Amino acid sequence: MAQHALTPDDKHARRDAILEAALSLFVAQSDLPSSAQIATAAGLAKGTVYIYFRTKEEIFIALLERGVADFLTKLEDSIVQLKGRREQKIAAVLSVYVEYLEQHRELLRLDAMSHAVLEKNLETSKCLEHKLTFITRLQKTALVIERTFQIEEGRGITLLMRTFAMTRGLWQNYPEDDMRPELADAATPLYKSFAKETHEALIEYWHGALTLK
Amino acid sequence: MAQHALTPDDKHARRDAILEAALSLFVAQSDLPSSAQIATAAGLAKGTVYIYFRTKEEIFIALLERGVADFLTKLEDSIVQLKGRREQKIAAVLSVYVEYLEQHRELLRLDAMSHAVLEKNLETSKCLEHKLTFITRLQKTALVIERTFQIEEGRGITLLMRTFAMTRGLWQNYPEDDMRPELADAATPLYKSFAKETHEALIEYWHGALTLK
Amino acid sequence: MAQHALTPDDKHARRDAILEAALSLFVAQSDLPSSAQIATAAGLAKGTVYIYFRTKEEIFIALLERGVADFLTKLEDSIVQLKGRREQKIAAVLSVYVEYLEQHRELLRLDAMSHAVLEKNLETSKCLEHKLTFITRLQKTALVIERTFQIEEGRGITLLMRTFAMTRGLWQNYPEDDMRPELADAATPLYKSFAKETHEALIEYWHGALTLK
Amino acid sequence: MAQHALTPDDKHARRDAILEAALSLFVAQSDLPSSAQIATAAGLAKGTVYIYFRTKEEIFIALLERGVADFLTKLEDSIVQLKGRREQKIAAVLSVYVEYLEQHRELLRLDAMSHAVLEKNLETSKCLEHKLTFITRLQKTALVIERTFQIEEGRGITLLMRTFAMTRGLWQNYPEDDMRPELADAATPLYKSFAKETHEALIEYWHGALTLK
DNA sequence: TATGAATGAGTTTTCATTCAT
DNA sequence: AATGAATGAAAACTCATTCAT
Repeated sequence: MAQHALTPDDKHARRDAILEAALSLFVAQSDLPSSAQIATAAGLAKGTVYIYFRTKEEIFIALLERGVADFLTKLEDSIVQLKGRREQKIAAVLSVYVEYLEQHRELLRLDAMSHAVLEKNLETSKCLEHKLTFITRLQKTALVIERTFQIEEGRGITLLMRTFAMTRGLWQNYPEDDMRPELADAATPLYKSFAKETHEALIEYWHGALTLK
Repeated sequence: MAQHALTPDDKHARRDAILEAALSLFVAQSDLPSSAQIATAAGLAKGTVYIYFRTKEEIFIALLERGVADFLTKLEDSIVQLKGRREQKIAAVLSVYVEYLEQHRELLRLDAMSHAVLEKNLETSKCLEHKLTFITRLQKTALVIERTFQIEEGRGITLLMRTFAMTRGLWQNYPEDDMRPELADAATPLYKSFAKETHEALIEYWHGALTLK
Repeated sequence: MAQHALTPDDKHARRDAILEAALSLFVAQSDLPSSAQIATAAGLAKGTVYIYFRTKEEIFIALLERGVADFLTKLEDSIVQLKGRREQKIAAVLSVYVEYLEQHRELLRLDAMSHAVLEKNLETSKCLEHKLTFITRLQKTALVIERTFQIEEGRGITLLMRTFAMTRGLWQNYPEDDMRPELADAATPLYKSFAKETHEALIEYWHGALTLK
Repeated sequence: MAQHALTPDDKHARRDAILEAALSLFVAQSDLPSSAQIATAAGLAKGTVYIYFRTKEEIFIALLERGVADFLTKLEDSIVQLKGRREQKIAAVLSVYVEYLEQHRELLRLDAMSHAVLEKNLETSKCLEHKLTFITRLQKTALVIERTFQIEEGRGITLLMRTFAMTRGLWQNYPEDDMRPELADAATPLYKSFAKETHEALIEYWHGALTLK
């Protein structure tokens, strides 16, 4: 029997252990791990997982939020260090953006899952909360962007949301790269690789968005 | 017992009846109808459905292909009638584009499903076939676009694919408009409506794509 | 469309074609062929098969009866040619018996099927008829045996039935020789091969049956 | 909700309860009970059954093993108490043997099922394990027999296996006594009853097997 | 007779979640 | 808090047989 987690810190650590277990399983396999798998991987009993998360979906939503937060933080960090002219800065930030996603394919998979599967089984309130959390976090990054690229107030969040939309939409042409290579190949003649395609598309989009008055 | 469909025409009609049944159920409910539901709605026995489609997934893939074909045809029809300057023509075609999707929300839901659920249960070969069919059909529209907007050869398909990507990506912020209105509202403060948001985003994207040399 | 079988001879030939098709499929695969398979293999439509046989089971019962008749005929033929002392004649007839079965493994598989599966789905009257047919045919062979081995009247049929019983019972230790070799191997240490084991066991049994007054 | 079985003893009891439920259903009806039936009869939910057995087939294999073990134990017990001359002892042990089976017809039905149905749906490894368990258990009885009847070492197991084979083979002429009396009657003129027929046949066989050097 | 479209019965197993301990 | 036993909903597909043509 795992030790009782009595202090808040202990509890937090246990929650994290569950998240880590879920993440590594998710990365390793093509479908959502079962709650039993997660429990085992976290060294806990099934029931214990449900003390820390109300549903399996919440685990993955939490994972997604953690992932997004990390992503945006890294993005902000890189943005504030940008040098050069606007075009160069844009190309640079989009490179960082795409590279991060390339390194963290699970993030886009999680995002896709979150729309397709998770939200279906998630109570509406939790769903709203998640969306709100997301938007709120995004605002911060939007601010950084607005400042860096001298975009008018309120446009940053739109730009970001649409950037994500494009990314997500393109991703769905490549979702199974790892899992079913044959399918990935089917797309190749047209769109090279996810990273390259996305970078190009976003360059176009940002160009348009920042040019159009 | 339903009448035997002996001639090829009869068979085609029966196949269509199944598709219609599946579609109307899909429109009416938030998840994929069961094969039993489809059969009943089509006035057939369960087994009969499997004479016309090998798996349930194939039904929905067929529905998606039919929907996309219709969409692209309408789009082409409207494009060839465009008048005016390039900017005006772009705005006009995107209006048609967005309006069609607004009227056929099931199309985007089907598309989302096709990535999330259908492909998972579809044999790889059928999946490839579907992707190929899609690309091939798209090429035709791409050609029309290239001609109308005087875009260099080969760029039309890319433009279209990215346009779809953006649309799909934005859609996933609104997927349940009909089903869970509360969730739709959560987004409202930021992005008005799917139609408006998509139109704007695509105007930006096309502007960028066609401006950037 | 296959030619209409109008004359009794034609009909008989068609019936035979179905049996042949069923047999060769049965030999080639580990489970009972489906009626669709049989129809196709016989070059007929599904419905046509049901003109000649009321159920799929009847096909295999007919096959079994045909097989048994052939088997017993061959056996009788060999018996009447036996020479030598009783022990030698017994050993010889049992050799023929076992060798035939070794060459026609489908016969024992059919027999096993007939008990396990066929009779379950066969109407009682057909079942009785089959049993009666079997017994009747057996009587004839029994007579030959009684004469050849100078066994008292009425004992031949019992001897035969018990001989079959032993064979059938031993067979069930080897039913999948062809299909699942691993399982066959499991038995090897104890009972060599079906043929050898059966021959030995039957020598013992006949010895006992003919010795005991 | 059924009480949680926490201790190993409780768990064992629950497993047994499932076996008992399965057995009484099997005795009462002509085909294998569904897993739902078993669960209900055991006062459990469907899912619970699958905690104790991985597949439905395993339940019946377990039942068969339990039945065989009990059978052989009883048989050994009676053997060691035999008195008298060899012939008398043989007749006596075969009487016990046949009577037991007469009282436990489900055992032969289970055996028949195990060949016909269970093994088909059982993974090969489980199948092998079952065969091994059976042989191993049999060896013990074989030893007792070898000692009692002064049979040379190694012959006991063969004798037993052939005895079973004969029994099984004869049984298949009577499998449905309880279920379809008409069919049982068909055989009557020839072989009296299963018990009588089997006893006689085995007397003959044992006589032969023990006489023949 | 021949066809082949139409029928519909039939069932195991998984797994998220709960709850007794 | 931790455990893990108990729960029970949920659904695609096959295939023997029938019947309209």
